[in-house]
Amino acid sequence: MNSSRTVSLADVAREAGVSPATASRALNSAYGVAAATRERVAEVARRLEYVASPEAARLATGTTRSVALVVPHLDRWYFGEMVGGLEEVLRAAGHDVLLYHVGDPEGRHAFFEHLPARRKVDAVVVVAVPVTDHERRRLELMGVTIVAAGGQDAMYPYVSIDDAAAVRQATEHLLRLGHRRIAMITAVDPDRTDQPIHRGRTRGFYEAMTRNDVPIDEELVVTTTWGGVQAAEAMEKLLSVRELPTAVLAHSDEMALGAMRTIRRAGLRVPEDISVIGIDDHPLAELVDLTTVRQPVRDQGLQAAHLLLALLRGEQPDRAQKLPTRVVVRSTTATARIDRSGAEHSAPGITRH
Amino acid sequence: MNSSRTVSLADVAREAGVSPATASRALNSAYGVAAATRERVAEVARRLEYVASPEAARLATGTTRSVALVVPHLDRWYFGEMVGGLEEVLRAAGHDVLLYHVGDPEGRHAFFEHLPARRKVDAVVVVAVPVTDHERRRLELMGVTIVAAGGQDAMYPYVSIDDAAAVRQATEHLLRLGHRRIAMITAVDPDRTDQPIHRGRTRGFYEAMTRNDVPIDEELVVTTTWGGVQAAEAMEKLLSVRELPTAVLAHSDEMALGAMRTIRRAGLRVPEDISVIGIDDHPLAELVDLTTVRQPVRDQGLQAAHLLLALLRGEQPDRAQKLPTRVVVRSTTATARIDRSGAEHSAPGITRH
DNA sequence: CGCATTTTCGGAAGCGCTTCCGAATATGAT
DNA sequence: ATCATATTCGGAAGCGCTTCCGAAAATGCG
Repeated sequence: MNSSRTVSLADVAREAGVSPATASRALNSAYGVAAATRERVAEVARRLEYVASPEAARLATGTTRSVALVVPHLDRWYFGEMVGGLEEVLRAAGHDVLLYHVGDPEGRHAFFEHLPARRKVDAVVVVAVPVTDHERRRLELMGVTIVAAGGQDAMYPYVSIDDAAAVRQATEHLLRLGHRRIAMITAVDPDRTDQPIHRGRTRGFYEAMTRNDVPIDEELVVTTTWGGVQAAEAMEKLLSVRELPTAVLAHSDEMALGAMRTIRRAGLRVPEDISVIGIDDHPLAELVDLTTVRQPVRDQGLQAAHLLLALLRGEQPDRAQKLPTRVVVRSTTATARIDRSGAEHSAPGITRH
Repeated sequence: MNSSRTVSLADVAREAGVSPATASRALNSAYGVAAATRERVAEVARRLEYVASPEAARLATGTTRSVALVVPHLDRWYFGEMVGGLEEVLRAAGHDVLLYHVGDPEGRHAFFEHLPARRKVDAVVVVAVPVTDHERRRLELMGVTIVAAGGQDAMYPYVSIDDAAAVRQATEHLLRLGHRRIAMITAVDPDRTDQPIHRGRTRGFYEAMTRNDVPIDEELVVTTTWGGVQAAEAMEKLLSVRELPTAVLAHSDEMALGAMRTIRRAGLRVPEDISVIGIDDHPLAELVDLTTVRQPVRDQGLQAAHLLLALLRGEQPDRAQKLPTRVVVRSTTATARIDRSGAEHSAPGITRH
């Protein structure tokens, strides 16, 4: 099966009656070779099923035509979707996609210290991972183009959503439904619990509330790491508050589901007793009829890849792109039951999805 | 920042006062170089932050130290989890991981015809994608080691679960609960609707049913493509049957959720009116209290990677590995309400999760 | 039709590493 | 101390491609 040696450029050249130099030009660069010759070489190459040796080409040109994707948590929908988008356009542009998983702190440390991608890629895209200053410095050692997809690193050219706006939309949806005691389950990155990773999201909540003159009960703002079960636990804390919230806003759909489980197990109903809204529009959100604010994840991947390609071409594209989000109303949110302080607006113009 | 040229082996050699040949040996092969020299070279390399040029090494050795992962649907949990497992051990073994997404039919066709990974990898692992004979032949053109992770291709060395057993477990769980009118929502690959992709799963159902002398109503076995909404539609068909099923078994958790939505929207309750069981133990299954049969996805990835490494080392490992599954009882299954024909066993020994 | 350009193409160097082979040196046995 | 053997190391040839440079051929112009 795998009998004959793989054919080399030299083979093609010989067969086509030209020099390797010409063969190379014929196959790659458009100019400097007569149309007839080019066609002949191409024909021979096709017939011989010639496939260029990428290493040789890379060695000679010094360019790898491949990019590294640095991702934590392949297992979460958000990341898979993002990677899918990136892969699509990167591959279409003829680049190879190397995957680097930096899940836990050790893996993360290993990646930034050893830089396994060094010398192997022309660019790296960090997918929603907040890099520390030190990590950033290490990354720069690679001397390649860097872009960020998702997350909120203004450090590099990036494309993401407007986190503050997303949460504002969610909050305003609840406010419109007459809710005033709104709780929020804030997510932080487990590796970087020091700072609220989605400052933007937290800010959006405060903005929407104050803008609508609704007081914020700090007791109703709880913080935990990403993940459904963590959110479920956080929700328990919220249920132990003197006066229950009438709605809760979670930083992700998974977290919203976790919260819902706790609520139901406590004998309360969603949305009759407590409304729940998530963020993401995870594919399963539709199946469980979860109200959420949709963010275009795949699009972020696509755009980030385009941004990267532009950078690689030496262009000067917009270094920051924010994609729009919008709330998708399903059935986990409803008008507030206990209107404690005269809800001005009672859910007008809200269309069901 | 990126001022000085990257250091080459020659630089290290010069600095250490040895020839490039010796430097290379010192850094790679264990033997043929005095311990003192090796240490000196290593020291210099470290000091100069030397990183070998992979292309040069590859060109010279003819080995790439990287493997291709061929996956459809990055966006589904199953695949992300699997890839995560694969990546972990492959990377730990010093291999690079190239990602090839072959989602839709075109992408798929493009991949197998152009074989973009050709000459770029030492091995490829196909992740739960059923390859046709033609595709298999194309793949072999690459002349590399191939293993399958997940799915049911006995074509290559593989690791997966015993699909028949998994469904048998699910079916038996329902039977133990006294169900007799059990429906199944079968999944097929959208690209290959011709043949039931999970023959094993379908078989497991028939086996369990006949083994327990429970008649199968063919009307209760519906087929659709993977996905929650598809399953939701399939469920509608099941609800239009003269005599409703008392339980439904879906080929994935996503599908189970889709079915549940349809059931609920029809005004029926889960599990009081209809029990639902899925397969996978998707992380969200826990959050929605879905009964399911858990399959160790990540482990399949890990094992598949180990299998591949063994093969690459020239060993002769078991060409087929089946990982165990087990049902995880939560709250979407309950004892059958309408015991139409004297259910012998009424759920003994079932412990709640 | 002759000369200046332009186009097409081959020679050759080089990308950075590995590895075969043989020379030089060290080690051990007698 | 001497010779055989083992060990350590350098020279050099490639791996398969790209690209600079110059020669040869084709084309355009007056």
